[in-house]
Amino acid sequence: MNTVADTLEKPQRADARRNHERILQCAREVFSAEGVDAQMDEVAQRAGVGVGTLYRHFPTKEALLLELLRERVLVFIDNTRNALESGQPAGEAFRAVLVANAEVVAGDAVCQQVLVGMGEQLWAKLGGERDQLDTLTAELIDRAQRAGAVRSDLTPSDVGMMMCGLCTSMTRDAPGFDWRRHLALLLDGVGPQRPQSPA
Amino acid sequence: MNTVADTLEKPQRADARRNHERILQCAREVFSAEGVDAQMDEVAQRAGVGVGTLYRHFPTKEALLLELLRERVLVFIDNTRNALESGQPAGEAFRAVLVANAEVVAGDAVCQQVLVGMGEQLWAKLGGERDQLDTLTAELIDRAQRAGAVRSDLTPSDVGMMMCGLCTSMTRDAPGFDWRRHLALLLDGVGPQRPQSPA
DNA sequence: ACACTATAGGAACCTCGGTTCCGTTTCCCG
DNA sequence: CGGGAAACGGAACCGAGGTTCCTATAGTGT
Repeated sequence: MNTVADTLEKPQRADARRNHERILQCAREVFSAEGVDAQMDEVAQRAGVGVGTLYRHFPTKEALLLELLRERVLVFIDNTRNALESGQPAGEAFRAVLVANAEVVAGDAVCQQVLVGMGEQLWAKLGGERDQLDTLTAELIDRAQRAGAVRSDLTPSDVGMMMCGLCTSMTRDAPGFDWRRHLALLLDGVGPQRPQSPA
Repeated sequence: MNTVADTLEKPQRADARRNHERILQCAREVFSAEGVDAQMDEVAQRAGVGVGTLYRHFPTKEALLLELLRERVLVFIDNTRNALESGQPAGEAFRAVLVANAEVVAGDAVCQQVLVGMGEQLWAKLGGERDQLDTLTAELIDRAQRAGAVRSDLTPSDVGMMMCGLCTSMTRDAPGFDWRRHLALLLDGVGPQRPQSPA
């Protein structure tokens, strides 16, 4: 599942490629900091480029955001794959991935907003990357469970929910809202011990 | 800390009061279902009223939303207070409140969006209700801790974070995202057992 | 019943931000 | 070096949605 760009990559003029890169990078800076509501004009300005040029490279704001989001998901995939191949104990691998991915999201307002529910249409348009991530996560959980490091009823959806929930501690800055603490609580919650729930 | 309306309540004409009620109710229906992005025109239409009238009763969209939010927070406060006075075991009271409040949020898109981070300015404008809720929650936690029903390092902020995080399972409808399951995981996580965290 | 004012109604206004359009500039190739 | 296509710049366009404003209407007190 490649990008259209990947497929029929007939690299246009030299300055075009240069601008494409530059735009992507500046867009990342702007949107990561200000979220999806940042304006196209600002991206263009930061990239030292006219809006027209911006739109020549990305037909729509959504397309630009989607591209940025896709790159992040690729990082998630990488993190997960690396952990799986690292040979470290399954429980540690599991925790390491959650922490690493959280760290990525913490620096990217777009990710946060998408995971939190607004901009869900972006997530929907991701395609294969999404499934790939799911598969790898399933493997990660499975190993951790076999090692007795996480509760046996944990599913990939559970992990997804928790990670998405974790993002709220990043988007909100109420006093005492610290996502590392939040993550710590979550990790404790998925541990192997069976709960004592009375009812 | 009363509303301006509460304070200098000089009930105007009869139809005015009627419309005020009607608008509030219809606004609740519209915004609860569609979130903060629902349009003022739609609220007016649903209430069988012109936009002008709508704006006569609420000077601004934000004011209207704030009013709706405040009412919800009052419900949270009520739930908590009732649980504290119910005489049931502290651990159960604690869980009951989280479930009850979650149930309320689950039916209100505005709450969800506010708690999740967008619309945080609304939360900030709440005033005394916020502090009141915090105080009650602290008491709730304290009792549960003394009863040995929840981990001893749990703070009101922690509960806040978790509840906010829980909202993402309501705003997102990815397959497998079920807020009741999410809440169950969280409740297990705050239990009294000390975790086995290796690192 | 009447006048007087509070209230309703809804077209029009204004701002904001994504997108388009087209004249100008820059690169590339012969 | 010159011609032509590719790329650029940014003013102008446009729809969306909150808010205003002014005329019509309908309670209310005498």
